[in-house]
Amino acid sequence: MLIEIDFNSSEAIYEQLVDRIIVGIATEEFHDGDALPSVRQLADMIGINMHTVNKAYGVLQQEGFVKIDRRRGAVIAVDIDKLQALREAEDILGVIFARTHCRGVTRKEVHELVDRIYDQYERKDVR
Amino acid sequence: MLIEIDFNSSEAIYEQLVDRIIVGIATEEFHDGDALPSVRQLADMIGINMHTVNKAYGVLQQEGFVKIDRRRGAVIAVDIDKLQALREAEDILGVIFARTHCRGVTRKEVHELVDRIYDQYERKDVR
DNA sequence: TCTTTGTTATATCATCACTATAACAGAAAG
DNA sequence: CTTTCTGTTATAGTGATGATATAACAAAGA
Repeated sequence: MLIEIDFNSSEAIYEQLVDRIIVGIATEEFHDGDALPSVRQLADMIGINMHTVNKAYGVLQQEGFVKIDRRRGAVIAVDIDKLQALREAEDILGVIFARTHCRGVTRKEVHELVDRIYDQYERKDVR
Repeated sequence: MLIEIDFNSSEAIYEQLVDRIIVGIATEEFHDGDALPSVRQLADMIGINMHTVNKAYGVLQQEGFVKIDRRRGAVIAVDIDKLQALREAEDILGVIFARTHCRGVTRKEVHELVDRIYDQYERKDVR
């Protein structure tokens, strides 16, 4: 479990944690049923406050990526909600692709970028 | 010039302004050389403070979407920097697509989403 | 001269991110 | 039963940020 935090980033620590763990799930570094470190453990590992980790876990629970078990702590449990995910992504991508398009990035180049990223999450030979 | 602000959003007003104007450029609502309203005008139109608009214009200048002309105010002037744009997009998209992938959204569905968004920015029949 | 432009300088207020302690109940292990 | 670990809750302080309110200035244009 390798989680690196950029303390110079303007992105909040707890958000970096959330993102990092979600990417970890996507890359199959974490699997459904796996338990994350306890809030105190992870806080000590990274060198931050317990509540910052707790907030990240709370967000992950809220967003449907983990369930909190009083005995085992935060356990990976991904809610599949394709429609919701597509709707959320659409708004954000609209703004991101407006930027790329203005800067001269073509539709084709974006498709290639999508493939490059999705290759990290699903083996090509599987489909 | 229609700019709507969601005052209930957790996204900062100046960031909403920046995003809205960039999308406006992408959809060719604004063209290179067009002048945006003065900071005071736009602030009055929206009903917000002058400095909030000023900050948005400052960010747009920093990111290379407008140039500030003391006579004409903020003028659309897009810096083309494909490589920089691709690099910036890659980081953000990595996290976004991690989310969609976890939620069961397939690579194909993402490609379709990309096409739907890019259709708003470039006419299909042009290429 | 009068108006409008961007620019700069203060000051205030609310919210947020993060930290620091502290205490509690539930569960597991000795 | 006691100890230890878990998440949970509460409270408080600090620093940064977003937004507001005034105010004043120089440059440009009518």
